[in-house]
Amino acid sequence: MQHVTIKEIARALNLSFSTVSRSLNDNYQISAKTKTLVKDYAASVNYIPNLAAKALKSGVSNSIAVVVPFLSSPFFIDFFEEITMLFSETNYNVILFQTFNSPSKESEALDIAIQNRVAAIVISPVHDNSNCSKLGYIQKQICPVVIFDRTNHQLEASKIGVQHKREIFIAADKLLKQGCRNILLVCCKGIGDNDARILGIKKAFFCKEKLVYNWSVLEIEYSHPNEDLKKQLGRLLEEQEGGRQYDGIIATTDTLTTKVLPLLLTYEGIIAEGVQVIGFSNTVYVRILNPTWTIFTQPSRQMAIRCYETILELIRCKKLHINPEYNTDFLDIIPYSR
Amino acid sequence: MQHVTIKEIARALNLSFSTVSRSLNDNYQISAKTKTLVKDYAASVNYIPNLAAKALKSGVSNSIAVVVPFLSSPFFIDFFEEITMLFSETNYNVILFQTFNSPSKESEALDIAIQNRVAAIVISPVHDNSNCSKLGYIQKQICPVVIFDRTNHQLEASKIGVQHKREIFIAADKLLKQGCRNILLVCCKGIGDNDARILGIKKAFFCKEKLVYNWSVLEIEYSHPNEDLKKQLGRLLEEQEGGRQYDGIIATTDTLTTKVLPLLLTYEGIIAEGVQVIGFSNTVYVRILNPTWTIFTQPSRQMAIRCYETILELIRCKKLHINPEYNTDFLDIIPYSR
DNA sequence: CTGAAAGCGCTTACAG
DNA sequence: CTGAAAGCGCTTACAG
Repeated sequence: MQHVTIKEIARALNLSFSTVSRSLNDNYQISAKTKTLVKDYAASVNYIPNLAAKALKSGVSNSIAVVVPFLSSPFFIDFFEEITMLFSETNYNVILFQTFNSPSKESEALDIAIQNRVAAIVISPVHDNSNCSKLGYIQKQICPVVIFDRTNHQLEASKIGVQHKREIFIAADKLLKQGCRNILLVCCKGIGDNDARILGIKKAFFCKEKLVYNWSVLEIEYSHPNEDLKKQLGRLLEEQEGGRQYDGIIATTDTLTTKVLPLLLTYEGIIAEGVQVIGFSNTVYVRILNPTWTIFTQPSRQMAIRCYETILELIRCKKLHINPEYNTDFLDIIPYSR
Repeated sequence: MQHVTIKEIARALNLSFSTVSRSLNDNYQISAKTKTLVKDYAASVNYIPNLAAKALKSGVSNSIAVVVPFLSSPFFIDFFEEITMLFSETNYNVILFQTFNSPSKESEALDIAIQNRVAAIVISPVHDNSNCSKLGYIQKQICPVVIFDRTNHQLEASKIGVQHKREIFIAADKLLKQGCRNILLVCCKGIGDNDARILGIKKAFFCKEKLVYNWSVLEIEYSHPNEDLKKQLGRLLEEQEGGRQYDGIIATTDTLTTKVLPLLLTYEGIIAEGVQVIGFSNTVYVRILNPTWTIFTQPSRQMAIRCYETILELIRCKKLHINPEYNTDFLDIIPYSR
């Protein structure tokens, strides 16, 4: 049970703790000879530094909190995977929190993160002002905060995301150029950001003749998508005067693309034959299984990289007591990519 | 930046640190009056305990390490979600490590876990003796270890899993009773445990006449399932004398069920019309999208519950210096369930 | 029921 | 280049 400590190493090598500690931390003041002596000996006795002591002494742990709504989406999994790998190379470790879109869960997660004296927090918030004042307090008093994905959050902070208006404009525009006349935009209900998406499709239809071109929005409840879809079919039918069918569909999230779309496409009454589909998805297999679909991919890993870089920079600023600048970075979606 | 400490609370209330500390920890020696006084004041000044100090003092942190091969499978996500929720209620927090099936990544993860003085480790190991001696050392010298899912690991420890032989027997037997004659067992290559699965299907076919009944195994490489599937088609065709086609398929993992199966079913040359499918999957939507399939679900959440209980028990034993008993618990799969 | 004191394992100014 | 000493914030025997 007993762990080897710096004290014991010092005693064995007839050095002071200070020297041992400095050697292990590669302090520039120590001679190369002493360093290797200490390091070799430490390795030979299987010395394992006590991070709790380090954290207590320095006031910050080597942990980074990553707070996401849920993990059951490849977007967040990819993001988490990537950022974990990046931080592990810098000797940080990542503590993951899921909020399940509940502000109170989010608040708890932040509390625990603080208790653990995390070095920074990366968060995709529940909604656009969830825990805004707490996050502000943390950012000012405790540790850097970076907001990703849901950049519409009201906190003034460093943010990394994509422009939903722009991405939906691109998708809708592409469908129009491919000849679609009647496009259905499938969104997830209550997740926010839909306003921006709707602006995107509006823009694509700007100046298009109303009698010929048409678009609708379908907002699906994630908790029971199947039932919700059925419930809204009637409305969708009504909206299509003269039995017109949708000849273009845009599914805005991974869940909608992989799970709701296959079902939606079975409703032949409202879906035209040869319908053209653009789905946002980070699932590799979607393309293979549905070769006719166009897949737009969220740049989850690029977002992780930018978050990582931003956090390191903010931590550096904090150490040097420099006031950081808060920027919002928008990354491009990846069209047609794997 | 300054956090409120016990010392400051003590000074403000004119008490000793000891009393404050004990009050916050609900020590039985302290009067109810003092406790509420302290707790209320602590809350009012937004006191946040420093877990690093606690961990240093006690030698153990409040973290539990969960080590899994990868997260991109609903089985592990469900498990992780459940166990995180359970532990958060006991004021533990979970640090997640992904090994990506690499023994050296696994070894690193264990090292970091130890550095963080985790209270326990829950692991689904890379293969049946990956990091066996390190895990043994940890278990003996450092903290409790529980192995889940891949219970064929050689370490003598508490294990929680399912019996692959039995689950495949049940699946194959069901298909046979439904009239299937020619069953294909689709496994994932190199993940281990396939031996047990093959014993299961063998048992189901025991005493069945060879000229009438037939089974084959298809092992798919996860890294490029599509190509691998195509490569093996020739062999599958050959194995079916006289142009016989598979009328029953068992997909043994979630990835195979949700991602490989739809592709496999498109090869009409080898798949009989009206083929009966049993897929193992923790993805809720599979059933909705493929109503004719039978879905067997791994008891991921039950496994999380058992792991949680086992860990608490092992931690309790360790505190009391009792030698724990190591048992292996096998849970039943959930047939036909959501 | 409360307090004074030691110590967990480390880092880091300060001194030489 | 190395050492002696203080202290990070907490818990817990020991004493009363």
